This record gives sequence, structure tokens and C-alpha cells, in this order.
Amino acid sequence: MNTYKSGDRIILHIDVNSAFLSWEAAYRLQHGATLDLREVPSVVGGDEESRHGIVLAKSIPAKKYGIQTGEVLWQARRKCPDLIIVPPDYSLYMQCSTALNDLLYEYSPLLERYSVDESFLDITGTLGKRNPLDIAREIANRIRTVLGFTVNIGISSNKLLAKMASDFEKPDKVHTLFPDEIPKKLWVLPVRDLFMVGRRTAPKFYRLNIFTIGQLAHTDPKFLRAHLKSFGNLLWQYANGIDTSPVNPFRPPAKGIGNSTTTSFDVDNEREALLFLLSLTETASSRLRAARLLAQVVSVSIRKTDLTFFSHQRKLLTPTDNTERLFKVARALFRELWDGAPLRHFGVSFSSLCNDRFYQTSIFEDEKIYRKKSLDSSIDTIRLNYGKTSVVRGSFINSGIPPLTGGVIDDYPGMRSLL
DNA sequence: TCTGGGGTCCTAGGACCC
DNA sequence: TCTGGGGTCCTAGGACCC
Repeated sequence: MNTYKSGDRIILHIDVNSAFLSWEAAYRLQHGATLDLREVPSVVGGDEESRHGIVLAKSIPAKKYGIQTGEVLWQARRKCPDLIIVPPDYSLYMQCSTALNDLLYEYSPLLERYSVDESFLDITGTLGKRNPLDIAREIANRIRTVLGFTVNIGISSNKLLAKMASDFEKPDKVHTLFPDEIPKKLWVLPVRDLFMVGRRTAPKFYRLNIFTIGQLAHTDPKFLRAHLKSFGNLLWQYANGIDTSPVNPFRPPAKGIGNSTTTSFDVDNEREALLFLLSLTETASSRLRAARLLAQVVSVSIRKTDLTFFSHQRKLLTPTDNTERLFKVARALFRELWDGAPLRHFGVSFSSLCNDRFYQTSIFEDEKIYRKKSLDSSIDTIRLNYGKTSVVRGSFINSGIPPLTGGVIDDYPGMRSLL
């Protein structure tokens, strides 16, 4: 029952079932635990004390209580009083992700790591005479027995359909969604289930009397364009299973590097606000230097206690990776932005990135920049060798504010919203 | 007691240029 | 003096993804 044509590509989308939770469960079992977190109502959740308390991943039994990813933990606990909550361990997830991708790579070099727990694999050239379903089942079986967790695998002739297929019945399932299966398997689904139809777009469709992916697929694209601009066109194509994006094994260079944090208390004074911004600038700029990049745009964002969000950005005359220079801009932006209302969240991010080896210099370039550069790199080196807290700015001492905030694990797979 | 943190892309309006 | 038109750049905000 091969429903694919000989000229088509064969793309697999591999999606780890409840990734963070499964990985925690597998790790604990391998280290002597007797309880499998996947078999009881459980979640991976942030620290409530510091206001990071949301559900990051849930077990299937937890889902049966109506618990949703992104939900606040006290609400989840109200739905299920016996809920087990475990803290996240991102370095473990990174190791599991790498092990998964090493295994996938045995089946094709055309492997795209879409996120920490999702990958695309183009097996067109390595398939030979084998049936793609058999290969997918073999991959899933090996992941389960060798690595100790389960995946869903979607099979189709493009990435969009493969991704939609992996989202069908879970866990530990292989599904196909070839073009001739679209009416039966895709069009019957609610429009909200289509990739890129989020919480704001779905209600727009409901108002236009579009409730299923099939209805969207049969709507005049000109009508969609009138309501949703080019996004309408894209979604019409997705609803019809059209996607020509290739599986790209090369990660494109980052377009922006930033860090943000929700503070453990409301910040109502400039001194503390600026310390948080400095703390974020320290980590974000050291990531910039580690990647050998310079930034020409600095942006600062804040969130008030009512969760409203504001941001300001500024383009610099010349790109830089210098902590002090970047912080001065961030500070100016913050002062423009802030009206004095208490804040619960801060963000600093850098964009318009360029390579640090060749860049346009300005005749106004500060001569002292070379000394500042060597200071930054010395601090980076000391922190790398002796730990992050080995060098700390005096202003943070006794401030109750962490001197370095945010930061990602090296090589954490970048995520993107588009295929 | 409200909702993390890392990203990408798109749009609209204003400034400015020719 | 009474309002063109095309283009680029910059900025703020909003949508989506995992």
C-alpha cells in the first residue's frame, strides 16, 4: 500500500512524545527509579517561588486531567491535586536530543534539527527498495529500545505534511499523510490544528465561517488574502498540503541573540531595573562574543505587572560586542520606555548581526574600544575557566539581583516558526 | 495568583530621498 | 505654493513556533 509516486521525496518528521517529561522519566528509570513519570499524572514545571511556575511538559495521564502546556502550576495542581512536578534539566534534554539525532543521521545525512525535540529526515536518496513505513518503524523501535523514550513519526512528500502527520494519534506511532490522503486525514481536522494557525488566527477564521482545514483549503485564496494578507496565502497553501521547503541540514546563522527574564519580584525603581538590564546585557553580549558576532541593533523590552508588553530598539552607527557600549544603549532605551509602573519582566536583545572579523569602522570609533575589547574577552575567559561567578560587578553585591541572567546551552538548536 | 524563554517573520507608519 | 510617486530605512508591535 505505497501511496507515494516514484518522483516524490520521502520526508520523515520525528517528534519526541512529551519530550522533557519523557526524557526525565527515562533518565530516572536508568538511575534506579521505580516509578515511571509517564505512567502517572506529572509535569515538568518551572520554579513557582521565582514566578517561573508554568507547565513545560506533561504526561499523558496529566493531559487527561485537562492540564495544558504553558498553564500555571497552581491551576494544574487544582485540576489534579496529586500531580507530580519535577524541575527542568536542560543539559539532560540537550544530551537526549543529540543522542536522538546521532541515531537519525545513520539513515540519511539530510537531517534538519528543527528544535530540541523535533527533526526532519529526507530519506529519498537512502531509501533503496525499502518501504518508508518499515524504515520509520525501525527508527522508532530503535529509539525506544536503545534510548528509552518514544517518538511519533510522520511520513510524507514534504515537511508540512510530515509534520502534520506526526501530530496524529500519540504516543509511539508512525503515520503517513501522502497527498492522496489529505481529504481523509487532514481536511477533517479543526483549522486550529494547522501548523501556523495560532490563538489569534483561529478566531479570525471562525468569524469567516471556516472551522476545518478542509473548509480553509476550499476557500478562495483571494478572499483569504483580503483578510490575512500574505499570511492568508501561506495558510491556504498549507491547508492544501503545499510546501516546497527543502530539508536543510545546515543551520542558518542566527539573526538575533537575546536574553530575557521574569523577575522574582515586581521592580519599581530604576536602580534595580538597570541591574537586571545589565545582568541580561552581560550574558547576551558574552554569547555574542562567543559566536564571534557584532550587533548593530539593541532592543530592550519590558512587561508590566498587568502583562502588557513594550519594546524599544535603536540602531548603532557601528556594530559592537562591547558590554559597556551595549549597556549604555540599553539604559537609554529603558529610560525612554519606562513610565514608572512596576515591572515583572525584562529583555535585552541584539540584532543586525555581522561577523566580527571584517566590519565597517567609523571615523568616530572610540580609540579606547580596543582596551574595552580586551577587558570583555578577559572576563569571558575567566568565567569560562573558573565559573560564572568568578568575576562579578560590584554593583550586584548585596543587591539580591543575579549578576548574570539568562543564557542558553551552547549549540542548543535554534527554533523557527516557519518551515 | 495571573502567563518562561529562546527565536523568526510580517506589517504599518513615519522620515527621508530623488 | 495645494499635495505625485516610488523607493529605502527605521521603529513598534504583533503573529507564530517549540
